[in-house]
Amino acid sequence: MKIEEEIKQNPFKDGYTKAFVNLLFTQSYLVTRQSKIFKPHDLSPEQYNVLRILRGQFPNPTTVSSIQERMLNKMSNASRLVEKLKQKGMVKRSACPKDRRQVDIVITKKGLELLELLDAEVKNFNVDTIHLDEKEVDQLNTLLDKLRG
Amino acid sequence: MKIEEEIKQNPFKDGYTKAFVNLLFTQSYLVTRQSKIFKPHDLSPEQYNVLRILRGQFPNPTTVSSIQERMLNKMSNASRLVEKLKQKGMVKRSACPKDRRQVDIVITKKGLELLELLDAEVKNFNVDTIHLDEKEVDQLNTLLDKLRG
DNA sequence: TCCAAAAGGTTCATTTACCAATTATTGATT
DNA sequence: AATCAATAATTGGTAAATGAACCTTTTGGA
Repeated sequence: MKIEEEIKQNPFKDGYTKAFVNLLFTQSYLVTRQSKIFKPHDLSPEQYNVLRILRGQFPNPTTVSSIQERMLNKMSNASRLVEKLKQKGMVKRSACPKDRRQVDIVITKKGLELLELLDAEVKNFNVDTIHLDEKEVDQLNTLLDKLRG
Repeated sequence: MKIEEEIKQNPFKDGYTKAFVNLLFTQSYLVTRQSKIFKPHDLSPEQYNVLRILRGQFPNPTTVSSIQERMLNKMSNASRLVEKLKQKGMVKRSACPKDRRQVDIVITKKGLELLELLDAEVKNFNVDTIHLDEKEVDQLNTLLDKLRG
């Protein structure tokens, strides 16, 4: 459905403003739906994101600031998200021997198993929810990459 | 820049997952930057959004659930955002005579003036920040509308 | 007419986002 | 070697997101 109908608004003055709102709306649309996958596992979308980042580096450790770089948001949160995940036994935290300011984070077996369990579900969700064919998805990715300059 | 480089990740397994992450990343990219416009006016991006919705209906009142429908998120927040805006004198709230469960919200002169002040800034921001030409922006809008089915 | 269910809002509790300030460590400069 | 700026991470405070519980009013049957 067109974004104007979706949010019951008058036509946008210009395509740029419309694209902005459209992006916000679509992002919320997707996250809201996807988070239902994680709910039964007591995982927030952001915690899931952190776990994926850690798996990407596994078995090497990742520092908090390195997680932050790969995340979408702010530093202070990476710290707290890691803490939450540690409480759930999904990650291990240890002082970095090279630089004692840093903290090495590694995903645990439990974390890896949970991710694996979610992989198929998430993949299916994405394909089912994103009503675009392969070619259109590529177009979208190209446009988004270009958008950010 | 390509999203994989941006978040320093290995190539995505499929375009759908990539599009998902790309959308999240781009949304955060835009909101973070745009919110700097509102900061000096003590306005959050969501409060700005509510004000715009109210202006769209002005001079008619809008109910909380009607705001909610046009927003991206949840009901309980629309209620609180309206409260914040009322404290700042940007909106007026009154019992709806037709249905006393409902609450009529109207944007005030002060709110309208603030929006007007921001209009030019926001428009310029959008055009400057979204590095796409008119045609590409239209393409993006079409893809996003289709994505949501 | 009366009562149960539904609808509109608000409030609570928990989690997260964000900014600023703080602690600890490292590196560089003199 | 002593000092000082920069870096890594945590913490505190405030705003916001979210789901659930709750109150009030309305609606729609029996």
